[in-house]
Amino acid sequence: MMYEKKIPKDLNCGMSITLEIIGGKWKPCLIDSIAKGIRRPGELHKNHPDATKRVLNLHLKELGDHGVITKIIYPVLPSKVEYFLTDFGKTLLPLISHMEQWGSEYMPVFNELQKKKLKHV
Amino acid sequence: MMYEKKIPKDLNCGMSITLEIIGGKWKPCLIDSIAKGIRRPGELHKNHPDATKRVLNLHLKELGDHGVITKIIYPVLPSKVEYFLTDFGKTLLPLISHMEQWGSEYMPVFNELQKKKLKHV
DNA sequence: AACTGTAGGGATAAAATTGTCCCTGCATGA
DNA sequence: TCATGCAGGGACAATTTTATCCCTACAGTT
Repeated sequence: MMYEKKIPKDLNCGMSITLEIIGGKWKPCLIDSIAKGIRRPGELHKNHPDATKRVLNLHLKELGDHGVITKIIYPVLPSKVEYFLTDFGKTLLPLISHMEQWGSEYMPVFNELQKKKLKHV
Repeated sequence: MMYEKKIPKDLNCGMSITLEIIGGKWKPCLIDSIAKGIRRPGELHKNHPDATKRVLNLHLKELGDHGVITKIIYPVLPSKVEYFLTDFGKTLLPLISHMEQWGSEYMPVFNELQKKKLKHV
């Protein structure tokens, strides 16, 4: 992150590693988009207009630090940048699609449940 | 959560639903433990001593609200409580084990990478 | 000269999450 | 009576994450 963490993370179980890497709000979306060939920062932002460029940059930085993506800066002006999944990053794709799929499948159940809760409040 | 959220969540993609349900720091551990038959609050706390009872309760509450677990309060004294996975909750198990597995597999890669980063800092 | 597109980031604020400390209530056993 | 085990939660603080606002730099175009 931007500053030094004060609470050490216990990265001794697999789950904590996984969530450390893809737990951010936009990270799975970014990985997915990059996998689909959307590589440039501007394009990524257009694809996720609810996220600010600021946050996307932070997340892209972390994905880079974690070895999930590579950043290529072309020495041209105006500047051009592209992100690519590393081989390591590609191993995440089945997992991400599993998570996406589970969520989609149970979205109706979940939303129905939330409606019921609201009635009781 | 404890108070009303101010930023509405866009739960329109599967991933956001999934992370909403299992994204909390201790939720996957709790689900895993409960699946393994560790059902009582005290036991769960002993299994995850780094989490406070307070936080575990909060997460258990949310898992209940999301329909992942059921809470059974036995009318005895001293009080006895047990949590069970719902059928819905059980559908999470393959996903959780997938996440756990991915993380375990790449833990060495990840930790190696973090060490390298530290040298450069 | 002013404006556009492209990429990036500082400063700060808001929101969300997690942690700390301490209290309740009840029954049992010492 | 006092301490212990069990379940739970209020009040508050610290930490982490995300959002808002505004700035830089550069080249080409109008």
